[in-house]
Amino acid sequence: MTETNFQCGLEAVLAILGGKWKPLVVYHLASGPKRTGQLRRLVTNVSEKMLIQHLKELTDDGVIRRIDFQTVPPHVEYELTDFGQSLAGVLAPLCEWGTHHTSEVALIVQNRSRPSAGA
Amino acid sequence: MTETNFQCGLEAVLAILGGKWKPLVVYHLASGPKRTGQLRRLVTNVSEKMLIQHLKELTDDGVIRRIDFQTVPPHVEYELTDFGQSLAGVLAPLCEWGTHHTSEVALIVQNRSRPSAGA
DNA sequence: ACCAGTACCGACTATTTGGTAAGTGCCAAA
DNA sequence: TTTGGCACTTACCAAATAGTCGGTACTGGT
Repeated sequence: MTETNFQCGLEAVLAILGGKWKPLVVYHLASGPKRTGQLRRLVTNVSEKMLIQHLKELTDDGVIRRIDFQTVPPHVEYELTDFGQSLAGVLAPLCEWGTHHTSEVALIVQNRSRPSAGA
Repeated sequence: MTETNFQCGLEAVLAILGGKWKPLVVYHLASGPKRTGQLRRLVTNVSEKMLIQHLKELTDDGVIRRIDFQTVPPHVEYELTDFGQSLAGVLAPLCEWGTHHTSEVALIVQNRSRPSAGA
């Protein structure tokens, strides 16, 4: 049945950006096309495998576009599609909120005992 | 080292809402306090364990507040804190985007071969 | 010739996350 | 008295997610 019933738009967004680094990739691509190596350096801590995997998924999902320059030492760039750009636009408020509350969130994360992403 | 260095606000948001059902919980709580059982019915498909676990984490993180009525058949409600409300407010645009692009996203998700959340 | 860099693949492993199923203590309705 | 609901816990298990390491095919610098 491939249950594609989103209760609230949120789920649709998560269906697309549900990957540890995907929002970051979209964010960095919002400022223009980048090549793979550039993204790898921009999105710190991402492993090459995950970057490429997410890049492929985002490409499949029509969020970004892969541009292969067909040169012999490979040169590939990624850029947002229109769809991706609309998504990036909506991501901006989130980003702002995060920026405004960075220290608050940092404190929260530091003070938790849960063995989550703050390891 | 507890690396709490967010490159972009996005990461801060994800640090708080990084759980399969957390955005949904915040979303549902945006329309007023709810009791546990209510949330369980509202957030369809969530298991009791995950709901309560997320509820606890969100409480720890100061996003929601737990109100225990101290009655004998337990009665507990959850409501957003101010912090949680500001977060919910920023979630709204995301939600809207998702709503506007629901069918588009549904198509995308259905057409992918990846063994992700669309199972 | 040798090493580094480009973009990417694939096997293997580890960690995180989510889910099932059972149980607790107490009360109310059947 | 049995059943069911409330909020919640625990133990165990499965799946998704992420990470490491090594390899490809080719070029450019030294």
